[in-house]
Amino acid sequence: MKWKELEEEPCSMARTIGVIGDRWTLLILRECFLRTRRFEGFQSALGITRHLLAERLKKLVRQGILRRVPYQESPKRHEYILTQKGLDLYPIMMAIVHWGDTHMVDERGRPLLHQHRNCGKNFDPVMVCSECGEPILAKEVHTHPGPGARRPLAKSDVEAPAPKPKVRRKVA
Amino acid sequence: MKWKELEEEPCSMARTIGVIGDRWTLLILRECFLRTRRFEGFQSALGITRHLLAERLKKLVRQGILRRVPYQESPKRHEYILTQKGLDLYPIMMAIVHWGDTHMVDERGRPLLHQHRNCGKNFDPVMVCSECGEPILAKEVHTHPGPGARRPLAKSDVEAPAPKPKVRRKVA
DNA sequence: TTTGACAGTTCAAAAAGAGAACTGTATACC
DNA sequence: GGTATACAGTTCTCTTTTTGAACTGTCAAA
Repeated sequence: MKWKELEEEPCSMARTIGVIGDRWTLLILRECFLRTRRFEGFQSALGITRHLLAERLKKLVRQGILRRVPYQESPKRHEYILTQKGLDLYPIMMAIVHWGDTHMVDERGRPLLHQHRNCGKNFDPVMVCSECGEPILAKEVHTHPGPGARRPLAKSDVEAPAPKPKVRRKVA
Repeated sequence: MKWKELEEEPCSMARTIGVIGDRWTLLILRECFLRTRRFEGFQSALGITRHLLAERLKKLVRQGILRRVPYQESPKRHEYILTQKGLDLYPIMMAIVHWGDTHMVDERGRPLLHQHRNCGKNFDPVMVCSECGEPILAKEVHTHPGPGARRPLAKSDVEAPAPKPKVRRKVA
C-alpha cells in the first residue's frame, strides 16, 4: 500500500494515520506540545536525522498542522508553530501518554505529571461521551456507517464479518 | 535511533510509540476493535503483506496487547484477541478517529458513526480531567517531572529551553 | 580571520517494506 | 483418488525508506 492512498480511504482513522501515524511524526508532535519550535531544537531533542526532520516538517506544514513562521530576516529563519488543527491533536497525545503511564512505567513511576490549571490538581485524561458525559468503554460503543461511508448502509464495510469458516473442522 | 530504545526512554509517550507507533500496527489495532480476529481477516481487510502481518501480530502478542488463543486443533489455528491492556488502547483509537472526523472528512461527511449504548446517541469522544471533569485544553495543562523522570526535578528534561539564541540578530 | 549558530541539502550504505510464490495441514467435492 | 479451497504462515527478491555523516550557505561575535 502506498501511504498516500491511506488519506483517501473512507475511514477517519486511516486518514489520520496517513498524516501522523509514523514514529518520527508523533515524536515531533510531542516536542511541539513541549514548546519546541525550531529545527535545531527538534533535531537535538530527538536525535532524528536532519534529512528526515526536514521532510516531516514539510509534510506537517503541507497538512496544515504546523505553520512556518519567520522569526528573523537575514538569514531567513522560521519557527514551526502548531495551528489549531495541530492543537486539536492534543487528545491523541494525552491518550497515548496516559496509556504509557498505565502500562509502560517501571517501579519508579511516571516520568511526567500533568497538572490541570483549572483545578490545580495532577490529573489523568478521561474520555467521555459528548452526549451523556459518561466514560466510554469499547464494549458500549456501536459503530454504523455514516454519510461518507464507501457504500451507504453496507454493514460489512465497517464490521468484519463474524468468523464463519465455510469449512467445518474438529473444534478443540 | 533503534526503536527498541524508545521503549526505555523516560517518556510514556515515547514508550507507547515504540509499541504501537507505526502505521500497520495502528491499522491492525483498528481491525481488532472492529472484531477482526484471524490472520486471513486482517490480511484481506488491510492488504498488508503476510510477512509484515505475521511480524506485527507476534510483536503485539509479545507486548501483551493481543492474546493468541487456539480455536481449533489439527491443524492448529489461533485467534488474536485484545487483552485488557489492548482494550485500554481504545481512547487512543477514538481520539485518532475523532481528529479525522473533524479535520479529514470530505463533503459527504463521516465514514463511520459511533453510538453510545448507554445513552443511545451518536457521540464524539471528549477528553476531560479526572479530577474536575472539565474538558482539557493544551493551554491549561502544565507538565512537571514525576518520580520516573531521568533526573528528578530537572525541568529542562521536560520543557524545552525557551528559544534563546546566544547570537543576537536583526529580528524581523 | 576563525569560530559557531542555524537551517537545511546531498549522497552512499543499511534497514524496512512490498509483492509474489511457496509450505503444510486438513476438509469438501467430484 | 485427484482436485480445489481454507487457513496460517515462511521464504524469496526487489524497491523504498531511513540512517549517518558530510557538505552548503548566511550571518554574528571574538
